[in-house]
Amino acid sequence: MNYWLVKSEPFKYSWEKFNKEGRTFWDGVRNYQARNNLRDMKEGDLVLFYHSNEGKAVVGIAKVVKESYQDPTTDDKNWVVVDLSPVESLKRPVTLEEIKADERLKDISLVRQGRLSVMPLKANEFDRIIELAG
DNA sequence: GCCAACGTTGGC
DNA sequence: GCCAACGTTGGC
Repeated sequence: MNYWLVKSEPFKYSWEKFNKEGRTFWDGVRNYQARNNLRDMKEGDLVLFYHSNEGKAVVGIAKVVKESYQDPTTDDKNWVVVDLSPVESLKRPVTLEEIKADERLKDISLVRQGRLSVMPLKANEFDRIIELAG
């Protein structure tokens, strides 16, 4: 079991919309590092859902329901998607500010490599974010 | 709206 | 294969 974090701008695809739809394929990744992370996702892995730009907080937990396959929105073989379904909302969003301020989280990719949109998390980092949500 | 970070592209 | 120019992302 691995843990991940994905970013989405609420303006484009919000946690609320994701919950209404119940399932989505995670498209739009056009960065090799992010793509490699998508490829490494396995069914059942847990994924934190982060709202970038607006909100700037981790808002919920999703899980991988289908491993990576060709991105249906392009013929370019370089790009893949995974299918995700929502698991639950966090009791309280955990903001970027809190994550940066946390001794155990200040080194995660979300902070260190701001532009990466799909990143791995260690189990203890995942747990810590859930813990911060109360 | 600005700018820093950083990935990608293309000329040499 | 290097590196400058350019584009994109995302925090502020």
